[in-house]
Amino acid sequence: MLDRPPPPDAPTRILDAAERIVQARGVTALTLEAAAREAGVSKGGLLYHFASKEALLAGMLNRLADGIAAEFEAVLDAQPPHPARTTRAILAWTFDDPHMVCEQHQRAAAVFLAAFHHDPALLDPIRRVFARIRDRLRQDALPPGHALAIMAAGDGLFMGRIFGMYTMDAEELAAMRRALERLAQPEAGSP
Amino acid sequence: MLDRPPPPDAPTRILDAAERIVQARGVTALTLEAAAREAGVSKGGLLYHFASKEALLAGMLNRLADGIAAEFEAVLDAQPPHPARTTRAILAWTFDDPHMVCEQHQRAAAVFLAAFHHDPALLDPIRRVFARIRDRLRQDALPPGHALAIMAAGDGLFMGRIFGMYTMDAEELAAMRRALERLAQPEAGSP
DNA sequence: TTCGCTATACCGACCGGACGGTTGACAAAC
DNA sequence: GTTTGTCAACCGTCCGGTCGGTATAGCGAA
Repeated sequence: MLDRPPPPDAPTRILDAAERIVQARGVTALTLEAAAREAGVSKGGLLYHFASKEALLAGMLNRLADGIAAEFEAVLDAQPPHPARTTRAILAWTFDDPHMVCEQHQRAAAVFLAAFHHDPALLDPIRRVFARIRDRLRQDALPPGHALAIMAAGDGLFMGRIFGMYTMDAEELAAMRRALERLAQPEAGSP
Repeated sequence: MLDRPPPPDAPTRILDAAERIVQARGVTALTLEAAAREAGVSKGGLLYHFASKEALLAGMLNRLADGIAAEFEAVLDAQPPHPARTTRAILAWTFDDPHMVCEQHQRAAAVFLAAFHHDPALLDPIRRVFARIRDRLRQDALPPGHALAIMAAGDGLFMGRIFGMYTMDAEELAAMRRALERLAQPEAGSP
């Protein structure tokens, strides 16, 4: 029998609550009081664990960065060890279903924007995660620029989705993927 | 002799001031009082022209959307009437110098985020501009998905720049451009 | 066992300041 | 004399952060 997971500790509950608020009601709705109430603690209780709003946001961002890194690692591990493995992981990460629809990513985006709104420097943990991915991307044996172009397209798609800029049907999405996959062919660069 | 342009009217001055504030000191610094002071009017004076903060933001967004549309139109007109003209305009828009470094785009990004922060629906004018560009992109005689992939990559690059996620040198940028230009070849899709 | 002492975790009233918006007045233009 | 544009004072609200206090648990000494 599976005993259900133990109830999370207070800091975790608070971070969860803060994420939920940002996702559901926007950046402006994230106040210390609201987060405390949603987490089932008092404002004083929240401030005991996170000494300021900035500390709360930093906590959210650190957890988010860890989550992104772990998620990408999982996608990468699932890729066959072909050449351009990292690049293919980016493609899978961008286009494979769970990632594109997952409500968790809406939440991530909301947290990201909330942090940027408060202080752009809070994004540093995320920056490090993506810098690391980019470094590995550069080591894929592809013509220079191809992997980066694929990553940029993935980012653009993601951002367009966050901001509600894109409305593409599945067919267009699939066509985009095929186009980018051509760039992921190791021999694609030599005319 | 060129007589200098006449001093802008109050609404224009106010919009300019609001943009300057958002760009220089972030979204949080954009208060009615600050915008009024920066524009050289009183708070009451500002509220005479923009009845609420939301109205002010809507004014900023509308102007921004018009600016973006005009800018893209200019880039498009400068393209030779080759096939895939719109797609090539996107490439030029993304990679050609003035666009990439222009301080005006930092300002645009700041306004964009400020509006999204207050109410995502304010982005509708911008959405319409990009939807129109996307429609034209679809009419470029390219294999399906290629033009969209190029646009997504441009957006990703732009967003990465806004959020400080990318640090690419000129060489990598040029390589990316070459990679994307391969996708803009009309015959590129048929193996 | 029990008495003090301390550390941990949490509470909620309160303060100071900032912000969006209102109001009433006023002066120039028409 | 009405309209247009502008002003300064003011109000109510909300929010981040402080602070004094409480409950619980652990622990060494008497």
